[in-house]
Amino acid sequence: MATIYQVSERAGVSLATVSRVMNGNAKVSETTRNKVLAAMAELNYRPNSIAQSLASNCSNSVGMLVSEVHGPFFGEMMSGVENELRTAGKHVIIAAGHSDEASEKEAIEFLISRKCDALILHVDAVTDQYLIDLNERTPVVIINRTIPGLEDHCICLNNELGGYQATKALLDMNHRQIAYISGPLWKHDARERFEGHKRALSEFGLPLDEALCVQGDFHEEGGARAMETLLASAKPFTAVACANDEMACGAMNCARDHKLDIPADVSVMGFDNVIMSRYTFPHLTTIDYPAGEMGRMAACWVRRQIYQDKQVKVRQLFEPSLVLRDSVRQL
Amino acid sequence: MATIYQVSERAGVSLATVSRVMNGNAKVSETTRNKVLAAMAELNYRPNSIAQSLASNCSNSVGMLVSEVHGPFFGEMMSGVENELRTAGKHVIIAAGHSDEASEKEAIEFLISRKCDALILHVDAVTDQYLIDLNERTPVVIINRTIPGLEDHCICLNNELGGYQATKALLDMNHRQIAYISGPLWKHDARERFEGHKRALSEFGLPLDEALCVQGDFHEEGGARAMETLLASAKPFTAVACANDEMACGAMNCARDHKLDIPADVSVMGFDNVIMSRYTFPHLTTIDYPAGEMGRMAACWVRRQIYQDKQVKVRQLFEPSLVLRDSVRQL
DNA sequence: TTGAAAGCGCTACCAG
DNA sequence: CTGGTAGCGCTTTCAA
Repeated sequence: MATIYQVSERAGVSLATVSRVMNGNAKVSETTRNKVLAAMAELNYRPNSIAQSLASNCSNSVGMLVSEVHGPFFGEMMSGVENELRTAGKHVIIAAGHSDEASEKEAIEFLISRKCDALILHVDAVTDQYLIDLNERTPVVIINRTIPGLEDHCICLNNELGGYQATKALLDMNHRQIAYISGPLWKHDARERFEGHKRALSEFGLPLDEALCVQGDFHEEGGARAMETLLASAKPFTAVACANDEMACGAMNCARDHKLDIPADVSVMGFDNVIMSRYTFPHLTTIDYPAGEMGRMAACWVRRQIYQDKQVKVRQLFEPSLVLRDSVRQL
Repeated sequence: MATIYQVSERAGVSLATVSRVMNGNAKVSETTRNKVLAAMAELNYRPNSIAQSLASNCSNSVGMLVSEVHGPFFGEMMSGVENELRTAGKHVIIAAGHSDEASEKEAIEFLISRKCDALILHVDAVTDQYLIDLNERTPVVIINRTIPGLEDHCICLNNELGGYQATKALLDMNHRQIAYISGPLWKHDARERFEGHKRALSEFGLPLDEALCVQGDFHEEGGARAMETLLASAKPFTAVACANDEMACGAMNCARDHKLDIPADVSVMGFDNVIMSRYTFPHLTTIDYPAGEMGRMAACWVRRQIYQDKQVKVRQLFEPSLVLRDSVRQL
């Protein structure tokens, strides 16, 4: 592997000059630059990015922490990040936090030890204060969470609005007895979506019926269990809004096990619009969460703020939107 | 940020000694080691991994190339890799190849420029020879493909067997008119699965009916289109085996659009057992592909061969297995 | 067991 | 516009 030194020798210039043509910032005469370029080509020279990082104190890598590496939701998000960052010549190091405070912190330390220039985080368990302190050590951009005092580092979806849209859609279709399967309420997004549900209800002058609200876990099994609870309670309902698509799938399966037809007997509303929601039967009516685009925006934020690429524009706030399919019917 | 130099000063030892206690290979007296450890703790010292990499010529990072970052299949695989490697203190850099030769090569060059110690590849488009040459530059481990001459670098599923198992299961349930929706036949795994299908057929003394075989694209839409073609051809069939779950979903949706009941009118068999297959209706009968475990094994291979961790055991060959659910019925 | 010192390959500052 | 050179923070001989 050729080094910058050999290139400089071959081109008959100094090592510094080679560095200049590589980085293209300082002025180099056309002739010199051509000599260098030729030497590089002849030697098939590739700069050593580790050495560059050490010397420049910039690793050109950004860390990304997601709850789980698998799962359609995070896949879209990582995909957006990877795409955007690689075109900028940066690389992304991924790690999983598993929605657990200790794991999340450990993963973050790991990423920091790798000298990431910035961290893109989708975290549930760590506190706001921790993130604020963390940002003093390494720049962070946070997806799906608003941190007071760090607002300009957050890429958010209006979860409350999404929750509202979901239930509003049900209400507009004349459902009045609407059950709700929430996510774990210690998670911000789960709480916000639930708030939206309540707002829609109250807008229609309906009280929140505690008996029709059950907490799930954002997973299929939890959705199924929640539906089981709902069905067992004997409280009638014509529709159930779920805080994410996975739980909606679980709920649909459970309902079917109880010989209920969807949407004839019960309408089901999801949230996230993960790819899977198009595969279910019936196709899931849900709220679109532009995860890929939000991941891309997090990457753009990094390009702009950290790598000083002022060309790229960043959008921080995203709006959810209703996706009508077949799992909800008009009453 | 404290450097090794400051630690050595504070501990009253040489810089080399600090390095020794960090790496724990050379002998250091108990007292000296404790002094150093104390100094490290007081200064909250973290080694600079970039400098370590430059000096040791080992980046402690491994590149991973998948076809798509999103998608349940690769998610499982990356998840397995990430888990295993992070516990070993290595980090994984991900990139997407999009099943396109130019993109795959570009992504590989990108990973190499990042000085990855090894590359874990799930590639479709590049040639065997390219991979053999590549391995001379950087050690590679290849998932889901057998490269002659590089067998010990391959982590494989017996795709042919899977294809056989799928069709065999259908035959065992007395299906005799079995359609087949293959993947793109330029892809190795698609071809192997198709071979398995043919073997099962011939084992039952059945000829391959070309009119019942259509090539898909491994995506939902392709599966739906293929089913459309099959239905239009007016050739009767009681079951369709699909080369992956996504196409099976597409096929099921298409069949349903044609007012066909699954499995009453037509049985559908998938392949991969991605998470989604549990969410479909009816639940998809499929062939399990242990993608997560195979990813983990690729990581183990790297730990063992590259990082010399002879503790970890590597398994290179995996067998698919039938997962019976509801989309196939006994005739 | 410990220390001194020579790099690893590159950037960036200072002169000229 | 170009060259010289001092690091970046660590690993790894070589001697002691």
